[in-house]
Amino acid sequence: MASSVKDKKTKILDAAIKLFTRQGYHETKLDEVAKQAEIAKGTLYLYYKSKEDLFLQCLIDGFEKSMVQTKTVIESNDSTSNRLLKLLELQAELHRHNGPLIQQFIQSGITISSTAGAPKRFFNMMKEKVELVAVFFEECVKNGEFTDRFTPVQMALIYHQIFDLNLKFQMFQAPTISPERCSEMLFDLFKSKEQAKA
Amino acid sequence: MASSVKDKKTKILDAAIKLFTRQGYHETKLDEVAKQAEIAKGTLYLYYKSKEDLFLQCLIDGFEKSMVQTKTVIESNDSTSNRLLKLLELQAELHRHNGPLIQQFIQSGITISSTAGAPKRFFNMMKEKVELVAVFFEECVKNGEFTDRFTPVQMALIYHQIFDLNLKFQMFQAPTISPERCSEMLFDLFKSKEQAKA
Amino acid sequence: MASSVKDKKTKILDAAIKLFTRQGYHETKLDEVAKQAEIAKGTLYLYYKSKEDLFLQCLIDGFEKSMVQTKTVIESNDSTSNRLLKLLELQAELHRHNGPLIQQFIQSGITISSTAGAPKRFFNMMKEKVELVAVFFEECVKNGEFTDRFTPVQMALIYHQIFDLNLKFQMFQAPTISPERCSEMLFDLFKSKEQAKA
Amino acid sequence: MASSVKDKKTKILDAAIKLFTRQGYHETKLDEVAKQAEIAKGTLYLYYKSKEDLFLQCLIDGFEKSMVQTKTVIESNDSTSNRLLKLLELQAELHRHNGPLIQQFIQSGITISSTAGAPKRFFNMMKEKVELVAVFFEECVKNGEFTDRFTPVQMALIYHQIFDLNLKFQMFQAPTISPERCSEMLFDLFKSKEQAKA
DNA sequence: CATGAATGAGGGTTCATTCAT
DNA sequence: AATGAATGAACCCTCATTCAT
Repeated sequence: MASSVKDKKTKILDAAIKLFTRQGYHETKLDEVAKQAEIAKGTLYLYYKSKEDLFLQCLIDGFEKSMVQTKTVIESNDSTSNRLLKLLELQAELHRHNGPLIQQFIQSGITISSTAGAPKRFFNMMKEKVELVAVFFEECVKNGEFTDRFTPVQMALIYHQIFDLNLKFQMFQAPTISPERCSEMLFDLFKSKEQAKA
Repeated sequence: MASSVKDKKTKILDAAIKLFTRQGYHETKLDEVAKQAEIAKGTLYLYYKSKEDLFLQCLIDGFEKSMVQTKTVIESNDSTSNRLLKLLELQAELHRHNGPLIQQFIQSGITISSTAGAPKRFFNMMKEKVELVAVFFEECVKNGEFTDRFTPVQMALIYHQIFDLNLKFQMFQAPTISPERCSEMLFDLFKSKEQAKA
Repeated sequence: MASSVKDKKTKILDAAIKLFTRQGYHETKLDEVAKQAEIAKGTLYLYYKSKEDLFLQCLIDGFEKSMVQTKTVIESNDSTSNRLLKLLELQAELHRHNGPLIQQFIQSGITISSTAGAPKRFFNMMKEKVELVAVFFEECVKNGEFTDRFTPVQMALIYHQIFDLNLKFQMFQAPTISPERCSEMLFDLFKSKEQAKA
Repeated sequence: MASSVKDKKTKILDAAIKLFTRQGYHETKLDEVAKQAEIAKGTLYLYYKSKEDLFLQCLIDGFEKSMVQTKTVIESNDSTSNRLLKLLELQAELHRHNGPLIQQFIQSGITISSTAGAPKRFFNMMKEKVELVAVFFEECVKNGEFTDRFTPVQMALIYHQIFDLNLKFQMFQAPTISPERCSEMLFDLFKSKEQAKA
């Protein structure tokens, strides 16, 4: 029973993610979502209380997965460079799945109905994620591996931004940059002067 | 008469840019644009044939200005580093004015009605701009100043991306990076091994 | 088994009467009725074939009770004035329970879907009741106790109307009129000239 | 210009009154109202901001007319009996036009969406009217013409109720009671003992 | 018999576009 | 050229009804 419900919620969520991602919030009609999920339109409302709610759940879903995985990597006992590499791989994977939706969001979060607390909520999620990653960079700065020319939050944002770059490379059919290469670039950018001398 | 027409077109365009930028495409109603431009709603249709057309003109407007200025800088007789700095200042200025609109667009380009040739057209504009800047980097690579680890197109995209980064810094209240500093960072990233040794 | 069925029908009917009375036909959702009756929504359809049917049964239920009791009083061997008093008490009691539902109906009879024969059927019930009471007044007129300035049907309607009046008194926080007092008033209004002289 | 707007508002209002009266609030579709008013559905929203608003305006319209006329009669220099007769004629006329709508309302006022202040507002209108008429009866009581066995508010409600009675007489094809006759009945019911003796 | 998840027709509302003035 | 009232297609959401379990 529970699994059947979960299946249907997931089915709807998957359909919604797919369409919101491809077409954005406003261009996606609930008719389409229902058709894609192979259910009736009314059924959507058994699981999500409005279009906006559905959209938010799509984002929350991606974020929660990403938060959990990111936390796991950061808290693992591994060298800075290995953890950075793994984080980048993770983020790359995430971008492959959710990247465009998150992009959708950067404004959707701002522009969707101002009645609900939705945009704020989403921004808070983003913030939470950025702060989580910032903690990692802060440690790296503290133990002298990374420079203090950037604040940890800046570093966390640069880390996230790298993948937007890859998205654009794709759009312009330029070669994308592998996680390994990204890792290298970030190291070059972030390494402390002591490290640089070594 | 001609100037009056131009005035009115400009007035509408300015109003539209302001609102599209603040609120996004879908949240901006033509009623609002007309009111902001201090004209009647019907008048919009004397100058722009649809909402989508108006939106596109907003983008084209920004791009054309940016193309002209960018071209001027690139073709000026100045050192690579000075031209890069000027380009960055230009782009920073552009972002201050049109940044959010362009961001609007990154998806709008994807999501606005696919009936019209709009998205394609906009993508082509972006491409044109990227290629213009890529030419600059290509020269820099050819004359040995910049590395060939990146393709010119990649460089052009990184150059553009830097400002998205600053936008995000603002959102997260991290300090933004000055054009001078950006210029430095790009130099560090792009400089050839020969340069690096020097 | 039969009693269990009756119990469930009654349970549903009671729930429905309660909600239709409080909220009216359209504002009452079958979800609520099911919840109030502590059964599943689908079960409603085992006992009543549609929402409209359920509503009608609510009315019929009240009417049947009222018809039986009214008939009993009218056919009892008692003085006119006592019977009138008892009728009024009965009607007062009925109004306390079903009044609002009946009011609901005055229009519902007109406004509920015209496809079914529902309104007509309800009107016929009302008519039956009115005619039953009219018979009582007719006798009173015939034996000279009541005036013939009103037709028996008019008298029956005035008799029914008195309670609507009390409902309105309540709404406006004016004191209500007791059955005894109503009885008096009706007597004053209906008594024949012969009676008046006496 | 103003008259054209007023004409259209009136046209819509008339159509709405007609349909709300015949079919009730929920059974009346805005499609129908638009068709009846010979305008497009969207046009409704230029003049009324929602269905509920339209419905309320229908009621307010009737009430305002009725308030003005009632006030005029009450404040005229005429005998009590003449003024009562005129009030009854007025009310009869009003009922012919708005009666059923007002009936619609007695519950609609209670059951329509509880979000808006609509029902309260309507009840207040009714109250205002009842109190206006109550003032008239209060004077009659004070100068000894009418009994004090009823409160002025009760009298006002009885006065209004008389017409509901006539509506029901019509439904049951009993003869209706003329204003003159109503006036007589009310006099009989309300006259003071002193008057009764005279 | 009983359930409640699923359905989908239907209606209120919005807003880009048109057109008579 | 300019207006803004009028239009009507399109969409989100509700809820009575059905049906597989």
